[in-house]
Amino acid sequence: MSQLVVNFSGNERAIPAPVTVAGAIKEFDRDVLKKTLAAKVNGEDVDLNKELSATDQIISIEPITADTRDGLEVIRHSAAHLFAAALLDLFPGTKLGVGPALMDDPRYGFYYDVIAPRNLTEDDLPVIEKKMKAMAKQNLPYRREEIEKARVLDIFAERDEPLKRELIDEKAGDNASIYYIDNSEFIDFCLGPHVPHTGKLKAFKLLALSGAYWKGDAANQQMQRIYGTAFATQEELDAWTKQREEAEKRDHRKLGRELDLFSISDEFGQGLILWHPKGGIIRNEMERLLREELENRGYSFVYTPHIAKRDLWVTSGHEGNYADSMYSPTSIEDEEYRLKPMNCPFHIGIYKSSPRSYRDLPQRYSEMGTVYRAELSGTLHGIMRVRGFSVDDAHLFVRPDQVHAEVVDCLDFAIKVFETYGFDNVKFELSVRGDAENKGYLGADADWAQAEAQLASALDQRGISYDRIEGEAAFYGPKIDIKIEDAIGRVWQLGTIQLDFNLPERFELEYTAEDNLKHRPFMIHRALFGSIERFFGVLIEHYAGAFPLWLAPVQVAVLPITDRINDYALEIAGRLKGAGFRVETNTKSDKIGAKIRDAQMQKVPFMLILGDKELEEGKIAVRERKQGDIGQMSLEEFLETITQQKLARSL
RNA sequence: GCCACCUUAGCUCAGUUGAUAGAGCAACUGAUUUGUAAUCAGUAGGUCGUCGGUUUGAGUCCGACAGGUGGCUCCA
Repeated sequence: MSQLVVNFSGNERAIPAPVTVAGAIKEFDRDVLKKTLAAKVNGEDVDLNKELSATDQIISIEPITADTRDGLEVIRHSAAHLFAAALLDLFPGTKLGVGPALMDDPRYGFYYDVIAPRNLTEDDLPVIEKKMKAMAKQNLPYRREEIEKARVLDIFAERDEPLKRELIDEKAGDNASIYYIDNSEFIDFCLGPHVPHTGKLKAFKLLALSGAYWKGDAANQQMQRIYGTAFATQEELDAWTKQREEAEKRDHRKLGRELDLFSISDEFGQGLILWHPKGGIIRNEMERLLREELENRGYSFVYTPHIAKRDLWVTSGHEGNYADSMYSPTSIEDEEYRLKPMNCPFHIGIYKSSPRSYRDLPQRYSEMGTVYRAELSGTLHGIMRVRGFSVDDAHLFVRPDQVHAEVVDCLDFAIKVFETYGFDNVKFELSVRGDAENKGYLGADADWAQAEAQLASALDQRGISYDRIEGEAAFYGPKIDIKIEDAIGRVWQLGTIQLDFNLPERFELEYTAEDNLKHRPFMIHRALFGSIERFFGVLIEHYAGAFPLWLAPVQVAVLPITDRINDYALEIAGRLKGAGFRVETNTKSDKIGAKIRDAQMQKVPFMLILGDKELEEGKIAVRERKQGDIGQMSLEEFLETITQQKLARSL
């Protein structure tokens, strides 16, 4: 009898062959087999029902279990197939595109791009989901076959699946791996692995319907994409659903309205923000923090217009490369002007306004510069993606030998500011020029090498671990992107520190060096928030609207229990205002519970509850927004606490 | 811009098979003077997104457009 030797988690055993992977695992550990979905055999991902034939070599088998990331990926991928199978059953003639598992998108777990005989609507999703559940119950096996490419192409030609054929043609080798599910019309071109049968899929849900271009190219036809998610257990799916509801509660558009922070109205234009007084207070505090840091770090403050002559944008290259995102030109006295989509050319104008010596560098110009971009309507999203926004912009004009120190300072700046907001997890990505690729990179090789080395060494010096991404640099220079993780684990791309070999060249920037010759300065674009509107949106969601004291539009709510106390309340409020705090006094004739509820819903950090007792004793009763009642104290004591919190910008 | 869905009072939403608009909260007025998340009563508030069509009759059916939402492409 032939046999093979299997190494399973360090144990070796001879097993009669042929045997399936599942059969082999069973010889070692029946319990592990129960939660195993697929396996790695000699490092290769395979299905459990793959047959192993006799061999002299030792075969290593590692299980892929449901409780691992690899296992989840198998579940999600299999769920996408189950979806396709259900869809084919309900809508015969549906053409399939691609249907991958999504592992890094917190919103979804998989999708499938399809073209159904009629456009699917949201009402179809529950019907399809029901069919999926019915199929899951039947424990239908997923079967894999490797077939010669030409035959596979014939199969999909017969089934009239032109998109799949295109994929197979492009991706398959001599043989193509296909999957089918028993008792279903479904056949797919796919490497796997999958769960052994549909019964292993216990917790899945269809979520959303959208359009998606074939191969992600807007020039191609648009298909329908159905999003869903799947987990190993119902408990995990429930937890995910709960997390999703939590994110919805934090939606900046909802909170922006409830807390009266900003509004967007079609009357003024899509994607244009009206900052209300309370939003304005927060913005002002955000800018105050920035201003302090900019001053400390030797930046100067500049102000530039919102519009400039068209010729300027020709010189800068925006007319050539960016015109689609710019508002159309407007004319006065036969001269054309365009709204600015970026601030850089203006700062360059300031640099060029007089001759520069090497002693003058670095020049650091900062500006909260408002720019306008003609974004497609479908891309707009609340305050996060708009058509007019302000960039916390700065441009540094530096000598080559200064790049390193300037970048270190930029990194330091970013970390300090984001820490103040309570973002402890700041991620950095260094994007460099990929080798061998020709993306039309500008600038000399030596400059690139030097610039990339300086960015890397700046990151190293500041002790920052970062991801290095080859080939992601802009055509005009390498960059460091800054990303932060918010309170519920979502990652936001914000600022960037970007070297630019293009604009100094285009505008012929120079400075006179010690050798009395003209040299070209390096230019660094630097923004921490990217857009203050967007960052404000991130903050709203990060804090769930409960801004720390230093940012809160109303810092203290003074709540008298009866009308008798109103005068005392106004006196206390007056003293707080005198000390520089933002205070609202509620003298309505509501009960104290209602006043507290009001203040609580407005997420005011501190409430002062004032009744006869407080009036008599000349004290205040303090309620903190999260802790609740924290007892009586003197106004002086309270002032000391909040003054300290405010100055420290405590969270 | 493209695909799907949505649009009724400031906000959140009802409005059955077509018969001249309804609630809660908010606002305002009055009563109440209250001890840690909603006191009671009253008043006011809407060309049902816009335009057109079907119909004796449209918030309701059909069409176009606008805006919004979720995505795609793009992106701060």
